[in-house]
Amino acid sequence: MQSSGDTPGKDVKSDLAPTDDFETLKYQLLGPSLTKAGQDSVDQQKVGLVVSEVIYNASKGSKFFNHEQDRDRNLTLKIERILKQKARLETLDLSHDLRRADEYLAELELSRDLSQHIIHVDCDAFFAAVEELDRPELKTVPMAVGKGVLTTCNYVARKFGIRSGMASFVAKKLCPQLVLLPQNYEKYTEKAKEMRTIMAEYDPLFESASIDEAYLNITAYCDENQLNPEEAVQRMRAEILETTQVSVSAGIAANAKIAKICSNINKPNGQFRVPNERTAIMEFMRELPVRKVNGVGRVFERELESIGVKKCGEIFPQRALLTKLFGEKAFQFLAQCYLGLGRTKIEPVETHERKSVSTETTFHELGDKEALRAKLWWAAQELEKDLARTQFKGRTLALKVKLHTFEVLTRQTAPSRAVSRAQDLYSFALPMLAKLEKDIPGLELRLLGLRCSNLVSTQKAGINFFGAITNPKPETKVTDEATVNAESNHEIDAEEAFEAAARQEAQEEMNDLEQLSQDASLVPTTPQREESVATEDPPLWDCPICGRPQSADDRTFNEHVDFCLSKRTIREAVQATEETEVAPNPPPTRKRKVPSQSGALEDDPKQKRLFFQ
DNA sequence: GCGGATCAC
DNA sequence: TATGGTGATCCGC
Repeated sequence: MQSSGDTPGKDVKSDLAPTDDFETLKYQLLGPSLTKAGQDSVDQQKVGLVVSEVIYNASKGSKFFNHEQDRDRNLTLKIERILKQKARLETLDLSHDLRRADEYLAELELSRDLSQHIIHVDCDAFFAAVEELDRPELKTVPMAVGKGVLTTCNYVARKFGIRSGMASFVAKKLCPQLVLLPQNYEKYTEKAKEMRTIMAEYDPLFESASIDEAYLNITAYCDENQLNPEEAVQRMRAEILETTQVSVSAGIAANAKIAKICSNINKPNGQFRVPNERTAIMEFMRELPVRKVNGVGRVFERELESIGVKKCGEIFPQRALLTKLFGEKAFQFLAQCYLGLGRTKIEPVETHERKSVSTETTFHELGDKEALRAKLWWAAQELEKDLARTQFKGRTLALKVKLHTFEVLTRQTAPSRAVSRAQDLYSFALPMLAKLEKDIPGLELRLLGLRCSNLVSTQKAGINFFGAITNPKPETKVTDEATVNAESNHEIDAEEAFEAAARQEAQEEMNDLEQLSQDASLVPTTPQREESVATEDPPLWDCPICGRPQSADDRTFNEHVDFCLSKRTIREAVQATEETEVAPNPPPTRKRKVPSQSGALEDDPKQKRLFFQ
């Protein structure tokens, strides 16, 4: 964290940066928070060395540590390959690559837009700050929120080297008197809502980047109120502090990328601006460590450092090599970093399109097949809830596991139809788990999760974000009738079920076509149809564990499955599942339309963070 | 299209 | 004793 007395934008390289193999591992173990924010004052750097030692010793010998060590070794090997490649490239004629790079830079320069005032607002130690409102006595003692791993800590705790993302037992070693509070997400969401109300006054189309961060375009506000951007932001921050009692920091710049960097410079309760002038921006970037840029993590930082790029200004001399060393996207990203370019388009998060829904959970190491199935069933139920909440089904289902060694594996499958219900999720996921068990003898897991992607909306008609009324489908009525029918008739009529399934396939095909014709830039999620799952399922559901039909009532069904899991009928279930033929009907290959992305001026090429409420 | 890896919060 | 959950993107194959 930067104290307000430091020189903004002129952070020197942290003394924590690695120098040899042990150092790189220690650096890795520090976690993203300590390495990203940087230890800017001399005092903090000294603390950092001690912290590094404590974390190292606390972790040494654990499976987590060994895994980190493996990763660190692999990265070191990768860097060796990068350096070898660099040496080889430098013996060649690079004039072509150089010209290409310069052409791209020139092209980017033409796109530079200095007309907008973009700000990034970031709450100071948000969760901790909200907790302190309820318990003011906590303001003066080291305190953190989260168990197992800390999500936030207050500024008192940070003096001890405690950071978000840190294991709580490590934090306790650094500071035994640390007060740990459980998360209260509803409370934070409520407070965040208060803050958004105020931000909306400054930009009604502001963009929530996460629960405690937002981007605003205040160009219009400044014009209308005859204020310069700094005054406007002062006013907004004061207003937020006044009404919510939570302080925020802000960055002001010509684009989102720089604004984001700036919001960290005078944290907490401060703001910083880079003027909308090319030379000021270039100077600011020249001395800025690449690690400060959103999208450059610990790995990329080390890779860049190995070729002599620590600051954004050092990107330029290497421009001819970057594509071949790191790929086209990385080159484009770095080119934007060098020039200080970023996106100026700020839009409500509701206009973004969700691409996946997932759930995962960590537990004590587990090798027992039955217990793993219970976890899988639990995950399936959780995902069902989340899919219902977000109103999606998935055409692709992925299983994620973390071995006891911390190694992560994923396996995915494309079910014959979009899935959303727990027993479907379970049925399609179980073969993947069974195969892993077969391929990895003595499989022991510490995490298991499920993810749906290739989403299909099940959203009902309503009013979308722009106030346009979206049409319900006439077919809705038909499916409703079928639903009623199915519910009133407990006999399974195979023919009727078949027809219903056929109708649904046809409907989905229609929806696909409709969706392709929609303007995805205006309609965030195209309503498709009423839930018609009942038409494709008989009133009795087959228990995924024992295979016997059970009441389709959700609660009764789930109770049965839980009971069944406890009855050790797993072996038969695995066999049944392995023998069960996964319906071979290929899903439609058409994809949903994705909002066009220029790619040239994305805030961050690797990701677009969304916040869904 | 799949699986691994990286990144952010 | 002990190191999270959700979502996104990129790369190599």
